[in-house]
Amino acid sequence: MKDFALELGCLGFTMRLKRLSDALMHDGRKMYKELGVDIEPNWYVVFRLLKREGEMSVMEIAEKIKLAHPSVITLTNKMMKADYLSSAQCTDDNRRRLLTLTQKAHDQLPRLEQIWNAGERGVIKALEGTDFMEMFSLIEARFGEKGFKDRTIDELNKPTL
Amino acid sequence: MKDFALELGCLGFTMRLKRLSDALMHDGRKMYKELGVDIEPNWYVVFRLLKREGEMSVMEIAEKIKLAHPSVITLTNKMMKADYLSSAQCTDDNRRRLLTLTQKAHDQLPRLEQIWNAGERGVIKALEGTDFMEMFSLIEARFGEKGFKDRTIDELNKPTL
DNA sequence: CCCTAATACGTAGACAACTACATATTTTGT
DNA sequence: ACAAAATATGTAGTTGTCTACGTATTAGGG
Repeated sequence: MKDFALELGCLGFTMRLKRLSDALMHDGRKMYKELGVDIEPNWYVVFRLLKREGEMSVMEIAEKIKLAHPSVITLTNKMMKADYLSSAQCTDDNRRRLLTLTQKAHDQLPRLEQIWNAGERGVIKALEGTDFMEMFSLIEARFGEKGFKDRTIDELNKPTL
Repeated sequence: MKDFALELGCLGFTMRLKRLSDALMHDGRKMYKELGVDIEPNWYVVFRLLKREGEMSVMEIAEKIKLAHPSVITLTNKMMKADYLSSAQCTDDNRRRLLTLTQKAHDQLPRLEQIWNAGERGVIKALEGTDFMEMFSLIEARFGEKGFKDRTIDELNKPTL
């Protein structure tokens, strides 16, 4: 069955992006299950960030990984429940909550790093021979400057020549 | 604030894909609202498909646009509720349900096509000077052949030289 | 010094995709 | 012709993201 999104030209773009990112995430989840590691896709971002930074507040993490803060709360609550993160109220500013990796997290990091490095190599091979990442950065930047909505509305308002 | 996903190399790939596709979808929803059109992102795929094909069953649509069938059911139920789709049991095969565009859908199509064409031009401009779509097709195909999970596990099992 | 504005976090609700399971109908292989 | 397999649809429950709103705390300006 031929993929209709391909026939839609650039308008199929959004749908295809979503399909690929969903597929990768589902496959990532399956991978961790198959490897017997009880972590979820995307946790690695927080692992790596906190490994480097030591401790960070919810908002700091949200800004750094560019997710809305409720998403970070959901994510980190799960990691806390799985005993990979611990949280402590900041003494200087009682609004903030500082998150750090637990001992369990540090213990598992070598194994996790091994998996992530393999994942990295796998993705590199999948992208081999292309400058996809550079190009993707460019596209991200362009949509960052002016979003899909504004681009479309601008086109709609152009006088038909 | 610098984007940490950028520092993650190819492993940030999944997260960045999801972020961009989510952003596009949210912006698309906002766009339709701003234009006063009561449709949702992704409906256009079904509109265009049924405009061409006339009538299709749930599974046919699912295969054609490569979504799981429950997703198609959810999507088309909403379109039916908004009176853009009508459904009729297939007389030859009582399991199947055939979906067609309603009169309302046909009436609104000219306006919608206008918007989608503007969207298409907007995306084309965002991708200008790149061969992003071609490259994206290649990456889709590669992950279609062998997914993230298998790629990673293969890398893990390679003997360290 | 206090009131207002800004900031940090949290909760609630919406949404789109998925898998897994259930049900109904048709097809197929003796 | 009937039982078993395949197919079409539907339902339930999970996930990860978002916006919008609420609450608590801190910072700043007269």
